[in-house]
Amino acid sequence: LISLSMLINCYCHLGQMAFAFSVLGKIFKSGYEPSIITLTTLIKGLCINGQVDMALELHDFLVAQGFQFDEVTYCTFSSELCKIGRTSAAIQLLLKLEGQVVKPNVEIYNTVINGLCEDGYVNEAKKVFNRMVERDLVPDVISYTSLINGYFKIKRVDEAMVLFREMHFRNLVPDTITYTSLIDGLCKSGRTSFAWELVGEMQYRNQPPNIFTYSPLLDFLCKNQHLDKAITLFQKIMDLGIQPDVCAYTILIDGLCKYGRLNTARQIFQHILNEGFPLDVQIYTAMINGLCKEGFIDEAMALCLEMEDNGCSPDAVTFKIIIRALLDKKDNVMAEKLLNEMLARGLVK
RNA sequence: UCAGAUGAGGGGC
Repeated sequence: LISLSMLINCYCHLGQMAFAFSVLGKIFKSGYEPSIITLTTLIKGLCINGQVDMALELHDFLVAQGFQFDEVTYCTFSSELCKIGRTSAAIQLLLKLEGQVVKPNVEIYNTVINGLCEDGYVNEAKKVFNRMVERDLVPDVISYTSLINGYFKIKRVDEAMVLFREMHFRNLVPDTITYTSLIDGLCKSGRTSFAWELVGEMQYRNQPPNIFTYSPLLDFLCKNQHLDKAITLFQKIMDLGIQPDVCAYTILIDGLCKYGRLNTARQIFQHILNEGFPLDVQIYTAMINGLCKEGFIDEAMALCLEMEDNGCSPDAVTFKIIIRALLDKKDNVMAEKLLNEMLARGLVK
């Protein structure tokens, strides 16, 4: 049963829900009863494949059959509902659980706190946090990190810092993700020397900085046109044995493109392309934007076709950049062609 | 030892 659950999990992550359900069928045929873990795996599979409502129906059906789900199941539902913007449904679920046998745990509260923060309702998130504390649950590092991140996103630096200090009083040890959230927030509010101090503190506290930690610092340098410093930092990251990922490359290429170093950007882009480095729509779009800005629209359109061949479809942002460039060049015919292509792909709202 | 759950960075306007 354990192996079959793992199999189901694999199918779910490959988007092969039909296969996943056929494994469930085999479990039933063999006379076994699937465990809650198996069923939760399937529920999550439905959710990540865009079928949250079907997952909810499956849940209700199984409950009617006498199955009892646990915290992990409800945490999955709550998290997935938040991810698709249905935070209020997650809140309703939370309230419902508060009056039931399976009481919400810290993880479930965390999903709602994080969901509210992502929607910008940080004060509401803080209320949920307080409500959790009133119910004798102890907030963990993730509860704090979500709130800290939320306060930074709405530019409430002071509130974020208060929470960071509060962690210490609760004997919570900020981890790499907590520090990274702080560093990102500080960089985006221009307080980079403080951010760098925290990088030092991380090393001192054995919370090693990773590529997520350095990316906001790199982004700050790029967006403020300190391109040489950015390149130096990028080299330093690699010297530390940290492999830059596609986000880090995007930050660098975008910065180089925007501030007059298109050729350097081109070279780096070509280099990672040759190496077979996995690229995504955002890095292609950054490069396309750079090309358009300097008037290389044909090259940009060629790259747009190339990304498609590499299994990476241009999205609405990619199309808008090229269309705008074409319109600036008064090539209305080609612009209209691309606009129709966007419509055909359902990229126009 | 790991069958299922929650937190961090990048592209246009």
